[in-house]
Amino acid sequence: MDFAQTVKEIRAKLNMSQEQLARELHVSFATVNRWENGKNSPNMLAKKALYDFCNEKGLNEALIKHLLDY
Amino acid sequence: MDFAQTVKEIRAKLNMSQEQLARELHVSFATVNRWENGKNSPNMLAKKALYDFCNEKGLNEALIKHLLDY
DNA sequence: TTCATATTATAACAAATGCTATAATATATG
DNA sequence: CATATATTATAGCATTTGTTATAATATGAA
Repeated sequence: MDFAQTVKEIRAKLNMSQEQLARELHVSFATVNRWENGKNSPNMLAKKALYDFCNEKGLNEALIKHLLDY
Repeated sequence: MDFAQTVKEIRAKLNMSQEQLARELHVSFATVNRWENGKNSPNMLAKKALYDFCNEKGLNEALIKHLLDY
């Protein structure tokens, strides 16, 4: 699964809006939106933040396993 | 104290090189170097990452109190 | 001191981010 | 259905970041 789909999945599982996820990750809404629409890929810090966030939320290990690779 | 000085202080207290700090924060060496030389200010995620990092390391509350404001 | 090594400073460029505004789409409520 | 509200998509622009390379400075060992 590509990064855009991964973010959509995470957000769907947690039933959050792009804006909510952005706030929790300490990034802007535009950033999350561009991730999901394949415009941008996360930088190093964003990868780590999303990875940690998913762990905190107890998400599927399968879903987050490759998060640090994008 | 401005952000550049704050980063230098943090690094001095922990006796780390710019490269070591960069690795721990999941940012590049260039990013930390530019912070300390006043070329850039941290983005939202970087502020949060540095703040969390300082807490983990048990640094002075006084030193990190304003980290999220830059 | 001399020399090798490590650390720091700086630059250029592409890519990602933050901000703002606007349009398109979805959702809910009357 | 109609319409207000929320969510998502997109764009432009300034700033920050990542990468790479190079120079300057500091540190330590012979």
